[in-house]
Amino acid sequence: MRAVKENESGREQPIQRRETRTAQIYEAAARVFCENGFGQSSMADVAAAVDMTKAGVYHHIASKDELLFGIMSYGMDVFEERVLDRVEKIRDPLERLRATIRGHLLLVTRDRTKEVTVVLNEAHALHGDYRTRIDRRKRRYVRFLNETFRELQQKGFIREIDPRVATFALLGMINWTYHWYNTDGRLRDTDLAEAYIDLFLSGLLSRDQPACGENDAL
Amino acid sequence: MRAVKENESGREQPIQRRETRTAQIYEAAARVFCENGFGQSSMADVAAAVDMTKAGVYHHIASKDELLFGIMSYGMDVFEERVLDRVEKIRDPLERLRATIRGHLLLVTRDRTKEVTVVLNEAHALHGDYRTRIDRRKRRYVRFLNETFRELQQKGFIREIDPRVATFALLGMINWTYHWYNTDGRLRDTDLAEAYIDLFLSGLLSRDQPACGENDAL
DNA sequence: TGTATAACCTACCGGTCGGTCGGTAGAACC
DNA sequence: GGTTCTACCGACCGACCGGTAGGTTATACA
Repeated sequence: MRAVKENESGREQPIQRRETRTAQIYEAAARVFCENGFGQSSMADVAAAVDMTKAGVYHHIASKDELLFGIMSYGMDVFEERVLDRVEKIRDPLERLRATIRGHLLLVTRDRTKEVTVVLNEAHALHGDYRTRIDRRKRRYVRFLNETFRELQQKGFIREIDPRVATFALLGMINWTYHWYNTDGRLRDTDLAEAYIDLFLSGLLSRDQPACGENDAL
Repeated sequence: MRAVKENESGREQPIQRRETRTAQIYEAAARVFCENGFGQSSMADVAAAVDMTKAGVYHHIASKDELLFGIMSYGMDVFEERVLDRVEKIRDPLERLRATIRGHLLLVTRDRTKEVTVVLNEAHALHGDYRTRIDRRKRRYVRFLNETFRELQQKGFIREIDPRVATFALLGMINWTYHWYNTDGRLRDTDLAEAYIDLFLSGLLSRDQPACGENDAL
């Protein structure tokens, strides 16, 4: 389905793309779907974005649905490889949470990952088996967050809060950023990441005791 | 465009709908667009949902775009009348913020407001003047939040945080709920509202001092 | 030089899209 | 009983949709 570099292990497909024409199509389609929405984009639009005809595009892909699924799969590949697989290994649950927020947010803000936005925005455009497969991978992340919050609670680091509430509040904060964050603006995404970590962990209110230790982030 | 009850004041159109056929069409269309996405829904789908023919529907509306705009306008009407107009009058900025979170969240979770979801989900499906007009109303809310955070900061209630960051973090938390919240689940939306207020204001971490005053919410 | 193959293209398919036309049934008014 | 108006329908339109058939070109290898 995509540029595969003959990897010896039985693992999933690697991230490496570009170079090949198929990769360019996926990338352009992600851009088009991201800007106009899947339903509002035609295959002719996609073809024009890679400077080909529709028939030329169909030489490389099977269907519009498969194209969308491919884009989302790639988005999930990137997320898992760059974020989830790495932070899962972190022992300290508080540091694990911080690294997760940082990694996830930077993935959403940085360019070249329109695929991640498509995953978030076009979930209901997928159907049947495709839908199930993407949903399963999303749920792995939700489970990971839930368990991290449970562990933090057991160790007394955080207050008694329904882990699901914390999970979805966090996902909302981070995933929503693609609606408003402007890469060219004054606010740097690395600063935003630290601000979100601080806000989510310590809340908005002033501390009664002013000195808190690590307020250098803001 | 919709059931207008001859209101004496020069204000915008009132919320009152239902009864009229046009209202039924808007309501059914909101349901259809919400479930399948605007681009993936045809006018025949909308007509079927209200048990009419396409031509019958077009007797009441001008175009598919106008229908979408009408739905979004209604969503904004409801939001402003039920939330924004009310909380704006609250003097105490902290209580104002709490009431805003509560009101906004309950609007998203409660049923019969598919229109609000469409406003959130299909923003990029609108174009030109329609887009501008909806965006302007959204921006009023963003400005209101920004200014509330600035006031809270001036009065020393909250820490030094970029108001924009706080605004969009909050909007993300709340607006994202339609992706996951299940009305029939165990988690009551009123409890969720209080949990979000608590989480956003006080953060996730345990307090150094256990007694905090108002932990009865959770 | 011959042949196989990947990478396209032009031209077209059946179907569906948003939207319209001319007409009709029924109630309202006179 | 004629006129007018609203609410609707069946039939249809041109444009565009996702997708394909079949031919052409460039490259790779023999």
